[in-house]
Formats: sequence, structure tokens, C-alpha cells
Amino acid sequence: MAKAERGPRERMVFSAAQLIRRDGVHSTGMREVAVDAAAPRGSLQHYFPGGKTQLVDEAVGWAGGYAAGRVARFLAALPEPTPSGLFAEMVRQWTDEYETTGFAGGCPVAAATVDCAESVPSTRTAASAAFATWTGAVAAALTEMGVPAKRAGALSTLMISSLEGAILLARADQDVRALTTVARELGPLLDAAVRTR
Amino acid sequence: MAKAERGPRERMVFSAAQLIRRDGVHSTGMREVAVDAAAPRGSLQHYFPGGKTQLVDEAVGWAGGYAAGRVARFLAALPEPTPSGLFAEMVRQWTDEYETTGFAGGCPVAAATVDCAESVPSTRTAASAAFATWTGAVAAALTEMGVPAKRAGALSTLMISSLEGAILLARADQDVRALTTVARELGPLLDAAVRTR
DNA sequence: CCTCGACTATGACAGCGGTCATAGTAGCTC
DNA sequence: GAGCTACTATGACCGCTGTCATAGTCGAGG
Repeated sequence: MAKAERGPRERMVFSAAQLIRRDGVHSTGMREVAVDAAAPRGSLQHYFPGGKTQLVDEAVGWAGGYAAGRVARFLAALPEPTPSGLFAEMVRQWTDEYETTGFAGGCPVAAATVDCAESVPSTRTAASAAFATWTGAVAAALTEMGVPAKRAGALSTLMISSLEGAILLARADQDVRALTTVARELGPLLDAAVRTR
Repeated sequence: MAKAERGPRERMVFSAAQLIRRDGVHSTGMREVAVDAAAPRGSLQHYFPGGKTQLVDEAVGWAGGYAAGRVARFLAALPEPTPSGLFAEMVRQWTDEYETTGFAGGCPVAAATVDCAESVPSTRTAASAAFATWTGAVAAALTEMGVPAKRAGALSTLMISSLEGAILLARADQDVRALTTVARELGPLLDAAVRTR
């Protein structure tokens, strides 16, 4: 799972994100992260002197950047990009994972929000920033497709909200139906926002 | 916070739901629940021989029933019920709470899903059931408003997905904007599904 | 009064988790 | 080779948590 080429520090951040995604923040131990990343335990305190909080915050930030990067890649890959097409791709990433590898993981940013929003201010801030970079990427993609700037922000919020919620439902039900439903119902609304049509 | 009239058992379930809502499942201790419920610690093992798992499962179930009950009450209170009006009320419950008492709490069912979906099968099932009763109540309300049965199910999934996601965003941002945005953007789509119009 | 069941009250325990302290190694520069 | 820095390696500690065990209270029924 952890790609070997990266340095141990980045591997630990990556592993932390993966484990948080699956078990939540509190159930993910530092030792567990080190083992999963095939990194020495002593490196934790060396690279993350801020302790677990710092590691979690960086994992959340990493996830935000990763999600934004995916949006950009989707946009580049789609032949004729439309809002509904983008959303369908975002949803498909999850349905693909759930159908092939099971319903083990959710969104790490959501997990951090649920577990730390009230207790760890810096993590709450990190989650907010992660959501912001993600929605920002989506909004930029929408404007590039011809959606007026003002609505692009609102629609990106709607897209990511319904995606996050559908992920929750899908994991609870162990069924991708919520995800496919959301994509189908929201598609026409999204495409209707394109300016010249 | 805990209403005094109820018995200690119900108070503990209620307190568990409240604490889980705020701190997540794993960060909520049994002793803490007892204190919050003003219940004796010894009663935990008496009323919940299944341990923490049983308590959490019941708290999740309680939350599902509570959410469904709210839907029914909204429906009865609205003079001329429309899908968008129902959704606006569902959202308003959260914006009201956040604006008056702060962003301390999220949805307990979401918290249980994030923390236990992979590790505690019975809790995952309980969360699925809670979501099912909630979506069921919303779908029933929609059909009563004239939405065709098939779409009512899909729209209820969409409504709850986007509500749950918006709750996450709002908590992370400490700003109700995501909630109000979702309500505004989704309103017309929901009302357009009413059969005779 | 005695008993019995429901409930309450504590204390102990074993496990685990994050963090600190300390020491060791590797590689580079002077 | 001395010395310095970056990184690795462990062991110990302390606090917390869920759970178990045991004992106590209290009210109703016989």
C-alpha cells in the first residue's frame, strides 16, 4: 500500500491518512502508523515533534491536496468536461474502491472532523483547510466549464457535501447505492448551471 | 441537558448519544456517560451487559428514531408542506443549534459510522438501520406531498447525504454557510419532483 | 423478620496509547 | 580520526479505559 520510493516521513503521513480513513483518529495508534509505513518508531518523534496532533494535521492536509489533485486529473482526462461528468467521476472513485476492495475506508477529512472538531482546534482548522482546497479545485473546474463564478462556489459545496454524506451512507449500508443515487439525481441540476447552453 | 423525568437507563442512552455526537465514539468513556447522565456507574453493567458496544448501538438507534420523529413533527407543523420546506426545516435545526450553542456537536450516527464501520459490525448495522428509518421517514413525507414513490426514495437519500456532508463542512469551518447553501441549491430540484404542479 | 430480586457502589486489573529519556548508529566535514 | 548532525532504537512511565468481582442498599412480599 505504501509506495516505497517516497521517504519515510511522507510514508508515515500517507499511512496515517489510510489508517484514519479506516478506523478514525483515536483508534489509530502511533506505533501502528510506524509499522504500516515500514518506518522506525523512533522517527515519529523526530519528524513529528508536535506529536500525534501534528501527524494527524499533516495527514488531513495531505488528503485535501490529494482530493484536489484528483479533480484536476479528472478534468484533464475527460474529453468533453461537464459538471455532471466531473461529479460522476468523483463518485466513481468511491464506488470503484468499494466494489473492488470493500467498504473499509471513508474520507480521512471527515474522520478528523468527527473525532477532533471539538477537542483539537488545530485539526479542526486543518480539516477546514482541506475542505477549502478541495471545494476550491471543484469550483475552479466548474467555472472553466462555463458556470458563473458565484454559483460555482455554491455548487462545489453541494457536490462535496452530498458526496461526503453518501460515503457515510454507503459505508453504513455496505452498498454503493447512495453514491450512485446522488450522482444520478444531482447530474441534471449541475449541468443546468452552465452559462451558454 | 439530560431531562430528569426519564429513567436512568434512557438517560444514559441519551447522554451517550450526546457525547458521541461531540467527541466521537472512542473518545467517549463509559464513566463519562454515567456522570453526564447523573447515573450510578454500577448501573452501566447492569443495564448494558453487552458493554460499551451495546450502549453505543442503542444510542445510534435512539438517534435514528429521534431524527425520524423530527421529520414527522416538521411535517405536521408546516402549514403547506413542500419538499423544499421540509428540507429547509431539517437544515434549520442544525443552523439554529450552531448559531446558539456553537459548533460542538455533529450527527451521532455519522460519528458511529466513521469510528466503528470497520471495527464493530453490530454498530455498523445499527448505523445502517438508523439511516434507514430516517430516510424512510423523509421518503414517506415526500410521497405524501405528491412525489412519485420511486423518486421519493432517491430524493430522501440525496437530502440526507447532502445534509450530513454539510454538517461536516459546517463543523470544520465553524460556519453555517455550507448548510444554508445546500438548502438553497437543492430546494428547486426537490419541489420540481412533486407530481401535480 | 427474612428473603429475594433489582439496583447501586467501589475497588482492582490488565491492556493500551502517547510521550519522554537515553543511547546507539551512519555519514559527512574539517 | 574527531566531531557534528541526522536519524534510529528501545525501554520506561503514566494516565486512561473497559471490564470484572464483590459487596452493599433498599423496597416489596411472604
